[in-house]
Amino acid sequence: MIALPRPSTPLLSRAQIATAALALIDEAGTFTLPGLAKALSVSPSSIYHHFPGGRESIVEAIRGLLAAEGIETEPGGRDWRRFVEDWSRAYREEFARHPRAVPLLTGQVVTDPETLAGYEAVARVLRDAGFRDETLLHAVTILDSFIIGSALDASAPLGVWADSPDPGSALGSAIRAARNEPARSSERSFEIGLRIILDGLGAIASAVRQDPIEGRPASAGRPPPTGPPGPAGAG
Amino acid sequence: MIALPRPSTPLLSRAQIATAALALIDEAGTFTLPGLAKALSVSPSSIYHHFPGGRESIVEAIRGLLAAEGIETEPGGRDWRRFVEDWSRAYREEFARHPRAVPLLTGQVVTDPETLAGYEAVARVLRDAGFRDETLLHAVTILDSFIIGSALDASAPLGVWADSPDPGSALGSAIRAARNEPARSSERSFEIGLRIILDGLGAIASAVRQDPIEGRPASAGRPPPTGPPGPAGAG
DNA sequence: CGACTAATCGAATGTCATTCGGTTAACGTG
DNA sequence: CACGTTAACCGAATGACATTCGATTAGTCG
Repeated sequence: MIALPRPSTPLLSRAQIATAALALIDEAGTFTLPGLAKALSVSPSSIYHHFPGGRESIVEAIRGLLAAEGIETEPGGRDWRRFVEDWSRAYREEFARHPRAVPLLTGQVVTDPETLAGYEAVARVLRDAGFRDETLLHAVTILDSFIIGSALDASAPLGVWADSPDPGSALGSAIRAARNEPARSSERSFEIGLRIILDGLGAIASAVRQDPIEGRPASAGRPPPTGPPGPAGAG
Repeated sequence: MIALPRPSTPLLSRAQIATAALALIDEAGTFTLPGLAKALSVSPSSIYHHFPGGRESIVEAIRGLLAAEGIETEPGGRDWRRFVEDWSRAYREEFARHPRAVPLLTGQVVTDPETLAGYEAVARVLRDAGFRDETLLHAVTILDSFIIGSALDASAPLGVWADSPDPGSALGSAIRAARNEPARSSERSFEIGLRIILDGLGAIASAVRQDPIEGRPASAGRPPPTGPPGPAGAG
């Protein structure tokens, strides 16, 4: 009967809600509004006052939390490669710290400003390194794809398959060999892949600087017979 | 109306259901059991007879459909690089053909046998090329991460951000430059990234062949006790 | 012909995201 | 300081969804 609306001091804030949501996901693995409300000792409808955008906007707030936690947006004195390397590692690291949040975060479009600022910072640094237009977009996309994909891998590694009954399986035995520490293995895969990609981008950057008109990927073999993509972009 | 259970000829089959589900996702962008049942002119509960595993197992069946559509598992005469390249391209291509299915597919663990057979084929080919144990797992993981990440990018490109009001944005202008054909741009990013990764793996493969003891990925390595020093025949 | 299984249905259950109207406290304005 | 406005909460209601269950009837096998 006795309603107690509008308490003297607010029970909720956006930050509290987002933090509780992330904790809930980390611990319980699920994210439901009723569950979150319960964790906050509050009614589900109250949450909508702070997040009119509903569930999706809470997920974006979580993304913001992760971005604030560790993603850098200032190059400092670092050269492009070093900055991109650090950003990539930190970005993936945030995901790896909260594996159960990853499917949630990869399932919706990024609108969080802090996260976007990270992308923008990378783009600026790459532009200063000579990347332009399409090539710049490709570089960012390749990095983004690899980071997100690695995050997904860390959240649900291929290793789930390790219990495969087939003993002669090439992949199965490789997985078994690294079964002890799947997180370590995922991280190591990421590091190796990141180095490969940065090396590759470095080669493109050199080519770009030599030939500022286009900057083609420095590799010879152009036409793959099967199903290659269209002709190279701008000329 | 009178009930009409157990029709002379079955109204449903697993294949029909999976196909209808994929079509529904492609067209409507959503996947609900009631919606699927409606599309099949059937009751939601009927679907459970064919998919006792429920919704998740239907998604796995969709994955199987995509795998059957285009993912190869036979090396034929191709060398490792060519086979891995073809497989990667086909895999990503299947995702790109069904962008709205991507979040569904990346949101749950892969159990579809056909898809797993593809991974196994890649692992076998890489093993024949000299990759072993951890290094083999890293190679597969890097490829998988990049492919899945690229698929996600194609399904929800960075370009969503193109409407950013900030005209000085480095990323924004890069995106605007490729705005006409986001799918093309995603594909091209993938092709460039794939080449970079294959080049990088190729370098590792060479190192592995020179030093069959470990085959260090051009970084500070440590000796893995597992696995006999295979002579690494392929070439 | 009879038991068993296959394939469908309708109805019910429990969960979820979201909305709405109500209630009261803080806050600003005269 | 009275009073209208807004802020912050609540309970209840709505509508969608995944899943389960029992009932119904048609094939199948002995």
